[in-house]
Amino acid sequence: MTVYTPAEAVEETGFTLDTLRYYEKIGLLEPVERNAAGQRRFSEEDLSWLGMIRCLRDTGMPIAEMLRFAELVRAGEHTIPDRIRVLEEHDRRVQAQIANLAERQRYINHKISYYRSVL
Amino acid sequence: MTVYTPAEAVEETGFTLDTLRYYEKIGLLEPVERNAAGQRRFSEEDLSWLGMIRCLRDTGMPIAEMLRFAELVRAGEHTIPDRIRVLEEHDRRVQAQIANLAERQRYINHKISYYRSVL
DNA sequence: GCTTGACCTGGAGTCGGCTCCAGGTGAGAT
DNA sequence: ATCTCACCTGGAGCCGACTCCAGGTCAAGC
Repeated sequence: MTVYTPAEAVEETGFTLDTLRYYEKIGLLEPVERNAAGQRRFSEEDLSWLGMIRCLRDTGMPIAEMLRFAELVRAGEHTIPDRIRVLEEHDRRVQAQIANLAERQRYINHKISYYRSVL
Repeated sequence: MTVYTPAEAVEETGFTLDTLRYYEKIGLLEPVERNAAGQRRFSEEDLSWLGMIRCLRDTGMPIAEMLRFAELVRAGEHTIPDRIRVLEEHDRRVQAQIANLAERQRYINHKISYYRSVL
């Protein structure tokens, strides 16, 4: 059972140490194991959960909703249907974001073309 | 030369009136024309610029950078090559955002499949 | 002619999401 | 042994982008 020092967790997840502590403080991350000196030792499981968090965060899910998802995960297997619902709903929003960005991108490209045409 | 009342501008742009005033205050919008009573009367040009702002904002450009772009526009025709550079650079970031979202979406879909498989 | 309601201003407050700080502890390299 | 450096805590501060408020003005319909 490998464990990771805070520096390693930072390296692996791409979050800053302050952010990891913040996530633990607000309960987005379960209380992380400590060594004798009280320093954090992250487990594989912590890192894999942080991978999920990164994905949700980077697709624009607000912390409040990630917290609700975290509670579902903690509540046990019987919440899996609910988790699926949350993720499906989020997936739809991500799809909408992509479509929206693509649409806006067309506008930007038209503008670029226009600018080129008046040079 | 049509003009638009604040309420109409809100309707057309989708920004709140407070946001429009805020944008004017910080100089993202040129000082808007006023009627005798000091109320704003937005021009077609204002609305079309606000369309650009909405596009840039919704694709994640920070206000500070939009301000820089606004200054280029104000500075006159000779800044068109610079404006093209700004938009091209932004276009690349939008492209990267889309790619990133699509990648994350795959992760979400894998997770959904996984959850379905354990039901 | 009175009320209603859209509008005005300057400035303070909010919100989400971190980010930084002071002051302190323990562990490992020299 | 000593020094350095990663780490700890609670709490304050910051940043971007609005959002709200108090107190006031005008125009227009009844």
